[in-house]
Amino acid sequence: MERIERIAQLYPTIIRVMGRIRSVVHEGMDLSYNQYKMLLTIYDKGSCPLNQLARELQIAMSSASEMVERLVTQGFVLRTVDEENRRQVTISVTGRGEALIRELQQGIVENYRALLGRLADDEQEELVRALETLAEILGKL
Amino acid sequence: MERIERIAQLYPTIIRVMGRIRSVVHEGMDLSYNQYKMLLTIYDKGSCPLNQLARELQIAMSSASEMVERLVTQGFVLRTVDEENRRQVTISVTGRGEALIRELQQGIVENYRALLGRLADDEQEELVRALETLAEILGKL
DNA sequence: GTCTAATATTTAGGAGACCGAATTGTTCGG
DNA sequence: CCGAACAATTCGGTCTCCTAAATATTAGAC
Repeated sequence: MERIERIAQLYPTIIRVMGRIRSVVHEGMDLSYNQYKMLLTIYDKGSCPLNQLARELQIAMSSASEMVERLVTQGFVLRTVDEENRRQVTISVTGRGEALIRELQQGIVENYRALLGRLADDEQEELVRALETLAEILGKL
Repeated sequence: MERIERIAQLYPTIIRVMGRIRSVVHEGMDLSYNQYKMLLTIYDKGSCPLNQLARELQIAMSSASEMVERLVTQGFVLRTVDEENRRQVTISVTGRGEALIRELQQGIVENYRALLGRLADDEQEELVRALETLAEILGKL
């Protein structure tokens, strides 16, 4: 089979498998994966206006606004009107949010450890290399 | 950084990038990716009772039923009551559905070609190898 | 043979993640 | 000061997914 066809064939399988693994890893956590990703993005930047957050996560502003709303409701994040430019809202992580991030980060790594522990040492090593290659090459697209 | 931590770090990035690429590839198609996947699954088995379809796609039967409903509405798929066991419904692809599959399969491969064409030859080769490694190793989990 | 338990599906109700369009509030340039 | 541009939100809609309840059908116990 031709290379491109082979990729087209492998691609959906891998997305499905990776998605399933991710949902196993995030199973029972207090935040959906998407909410966690958003929380982390805000945290990494210290604080962040909504429009930037939407751009970063590559979603529509209306979607970002909704998700922020869910995080606000749960008390993990705070909305503050920017006094320099009162049109703009700055989102920042609360203490509770930070605590959750620490907890989840740990839990997630542990779940990966439990899952990947089933693999032989050299398989783990191969996995890392494959993921790194993928990140590098796909990043160019 | 420890290996597992490195994987935990790479994993979400890759899922995100792969998801974005997939949505580019499926952009403007007449079927969402999930509906396409379902249609293909039915097609590959010739026809398929709903419960098997749900098991195959790893979704709840109610979800499968809904998705089938959408495909029926669009005329790509047919529901038939199994006369051997009238509780069971068999799903099969219509002529229109088959035509769509052919059209999409071609379009998808072409979109992958256009996208991956930006990569150098040896990068494409590396990509195939990485995807194959991934499929093999993650399949064990 | 009838009646209950199991099986297959659908329907109902609900949530999250997404979108585009319309709306509200704010600021800035003319 | 007023309209254009900008930032965010609200609104209405779709899709995917779930659990629980309702509906049919069948098989097995008695």
